[in-house]
Amino acid sequence: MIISLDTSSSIPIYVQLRNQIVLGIGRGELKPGESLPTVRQMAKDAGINTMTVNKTYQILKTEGFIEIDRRSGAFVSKSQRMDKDFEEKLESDLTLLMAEASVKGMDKEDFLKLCERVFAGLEPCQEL
Amino acid sequence: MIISLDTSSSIPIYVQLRNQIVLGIGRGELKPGESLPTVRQMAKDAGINTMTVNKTYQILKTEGFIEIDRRSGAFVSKSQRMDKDFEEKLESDLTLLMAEASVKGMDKEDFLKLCERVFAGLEPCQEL
Amino acid sequence: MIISLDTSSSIPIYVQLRNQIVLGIGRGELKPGESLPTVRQMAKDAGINTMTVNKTYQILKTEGFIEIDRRSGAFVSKSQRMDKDFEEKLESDLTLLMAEASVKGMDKEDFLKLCERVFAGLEPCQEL
Amino acid sequence: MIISLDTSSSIPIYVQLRNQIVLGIGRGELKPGESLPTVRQMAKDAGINTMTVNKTYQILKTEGFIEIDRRSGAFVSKSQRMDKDFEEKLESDLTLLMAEASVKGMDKEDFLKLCERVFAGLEPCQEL
DNA sequence: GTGGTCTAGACCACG
DNA sequence: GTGGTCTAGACCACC
Repeated sequence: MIISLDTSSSIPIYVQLRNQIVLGIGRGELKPGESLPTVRQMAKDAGINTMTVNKTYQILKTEGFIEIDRRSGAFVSKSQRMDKDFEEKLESDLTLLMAEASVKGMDKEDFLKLCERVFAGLEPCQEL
Repeated sequence: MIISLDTSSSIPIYVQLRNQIVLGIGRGELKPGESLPTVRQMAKDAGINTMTVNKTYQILKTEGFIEIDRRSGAFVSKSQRMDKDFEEKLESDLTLLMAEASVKGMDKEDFLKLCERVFAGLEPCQEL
Repeated sequence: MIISLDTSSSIPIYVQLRNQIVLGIGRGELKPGESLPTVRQMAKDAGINTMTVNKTYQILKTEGFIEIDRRSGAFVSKSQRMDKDFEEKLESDLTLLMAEASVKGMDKEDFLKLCERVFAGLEPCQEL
Repeated sequence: MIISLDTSSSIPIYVQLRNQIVLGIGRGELKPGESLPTVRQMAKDAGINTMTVNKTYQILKTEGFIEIDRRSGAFVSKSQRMDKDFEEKLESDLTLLMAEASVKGMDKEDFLKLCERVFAGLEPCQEL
């Protein structure tokens, strides 16, 4: 998968990398059980420091998206489960997003259509 | 409207404040044309620095949510319009959110139901 | 409070530091609401790197022992609560410890006496 | 006895294995004088490297939990005795555990009750 | 081979 | 002032 980072962005690199990997999993480019590049390899590919990659991997591990095996490195978790914290985060993020959209003139129908469109962009690579 | 900030959160205070105000507008607690507290008043009420409030107001202005009149202070914009930048931000934020949800096992139906539910929580206070 | 680290130990410095701080709180040397040294100060005092201290503080924050305020730095949490994860960790650690003690010939009475003695060593500095 | 290891845990495999064996002895599943599987057999059963098992056995030997006879392999020590090092380790581990528990709101009574409960879970399999 | 830890020092974001 | 991020490069622990 292709990683594109913007080092001049105000979003920390480790967050950008985290998001890109989550998107990769969401799009099905990274399948459950599939290995991620080693910390060193990813650092080299992305042109960043190993500690930055390490931090990203630790976060993804904490969030349950990946597991890290001492022997073979990191791989996408096989069984993902939505925990309560994540559910709350999802709802509050979505609430903010919908408030912004609504203020900017989108009604419910528009928003749901947008959701459909975004989902369609995710779908072709995997079965949901 | 009530502002609740968590100074020991990792989310910067000015972002929390910005989000709370956007939510307030989205919920109809702050109506178009309605005045916001002065920078000093808001700072006093929320127990934060005036610079922080000032930063928040500038951001809200840049995003088009409020207008700032030298004489009468800040007020909620009367005509909000979705510009291209905002549309892109919305779509990319939504994509990430849906990717996370999908990886954690939510399917499209679940997500759309969640959207309906969140919208219902926003609606009673205003007409969309 | 006095921090003593053993850089030649196999226990990572950030873990040693974490343990010392938890002990300090447990002994009442650090009271709820009391400030911890800044990251830089602690690093200087302990003769270690700021990032190492930062890591320790992040862990203590995650574990709920301290809170980090953007404005004034880190301080001991005022309301500590035992969550489920911690309860499980406590029980499994204790199980291992008691198994070891039992194999080495301690019976229940001996162990409970040891507990009393250790608690007495913690107590004089605070009210439990 | 059943050994369950988590290769994606942050706890080294040799430590996990060591703990499981100590627990097995503590619970009476492994009795004094009883043989442990050979290094190769254990490695095969647990799906890990022989070097890892070997390291675990050496540690258990150093700690006095097992003895290793060149001819008959490893077996649980017949006479366990608490040496000074172990006593110190036990006390310092227990101190940390009690500090954590105390900070999280457990008082002495709660802790002693927990000890009783944990001991009861160990007891049925052996005479203490 | 893998990830984990640590350092020294720089720079940025926040309030 | 505070903490947060990032780097380059070293060394260690684990398997």
